[in-house]
Amino acid sequence: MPSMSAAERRAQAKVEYDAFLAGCPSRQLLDRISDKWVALILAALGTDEGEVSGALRYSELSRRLAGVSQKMLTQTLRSLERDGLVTREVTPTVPVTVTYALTDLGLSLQEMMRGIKGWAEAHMDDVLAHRQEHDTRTA
Amino acid sequence: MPSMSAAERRAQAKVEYDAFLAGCPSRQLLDRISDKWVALILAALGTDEGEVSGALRYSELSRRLAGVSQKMLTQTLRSLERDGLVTREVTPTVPVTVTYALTDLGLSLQEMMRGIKGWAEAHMDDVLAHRQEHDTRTA
DNA sequence: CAGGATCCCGCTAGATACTG
DNA sequence: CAGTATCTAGCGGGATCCTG
Repeated sequence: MPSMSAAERRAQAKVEYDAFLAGCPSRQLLDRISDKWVALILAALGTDEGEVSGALRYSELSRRLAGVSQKMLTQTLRSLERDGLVTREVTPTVPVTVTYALTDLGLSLQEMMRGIKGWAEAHMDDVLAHRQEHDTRTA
Repeated sequence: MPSMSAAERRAQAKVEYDAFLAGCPSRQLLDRISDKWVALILAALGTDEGEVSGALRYSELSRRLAGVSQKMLTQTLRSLERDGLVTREVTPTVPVTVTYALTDLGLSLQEMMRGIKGWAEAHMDDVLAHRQEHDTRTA
């Protein structure tokens, strides 16, 4: 369908999309992926040490993302699937088996999401220290 | 593949925090920074091409982040300041001048946030295409 | 100019119950 | 197992008005 190369599309996209603009579609996309569950799901999927495929079953995902409700997990997964970031594969065993995996697109975002998650964990102490200092100073 | 990535080394160094756990402080921190306004504010602050200091005034920020309400902008800035990601400097001119700038901590996060924002803009077309294909297939 | 304070609506997350 | 359906409470977030 597109008679344009990927590079050309990217070049066009650079001028067409700007998340600083309220009406821009990329603003909505940014809003979608700026979600803790998105970050955690993407971080959980994909290959960890030792694993070959990063595919996970629904129950396994809900176990890893401690505290997520079924609703939010399903909802987030559906939206990620719709946006082409994850694939949903149903194996008609009984009971049914559903596995989720990252697409190439999802994989490209996963790296950043793991970076964010890693940042939060790595700088937690700094942030905690800043908060205490800030709170006592303004107390 | 390198024997150990930077993320893996960080994870090893800080085993105490794990955002996958519901009660972990880093989960709350992840939730905080997983916010579209945080992403946009951090992306807006910091040096652009040509600029020396990335400091911005309140009004300039609200102009760049089209569609943000005063409440959310102030609220987000306060929380970022409390967490030590931005500094708030009041110059007692009349009328008063308030400028916001990134701390070193904020700067380290900014790079990732710009990455996320850039990703959203760069892959908008892919996502849009996936959505259409998905919607027509499930129609 | 850079907010603080207040009111209030919407929607979304969470809990619960049910199903193929 | 992997969801769907429904209901509700809570709060995120916008609109508005006010101030140093």
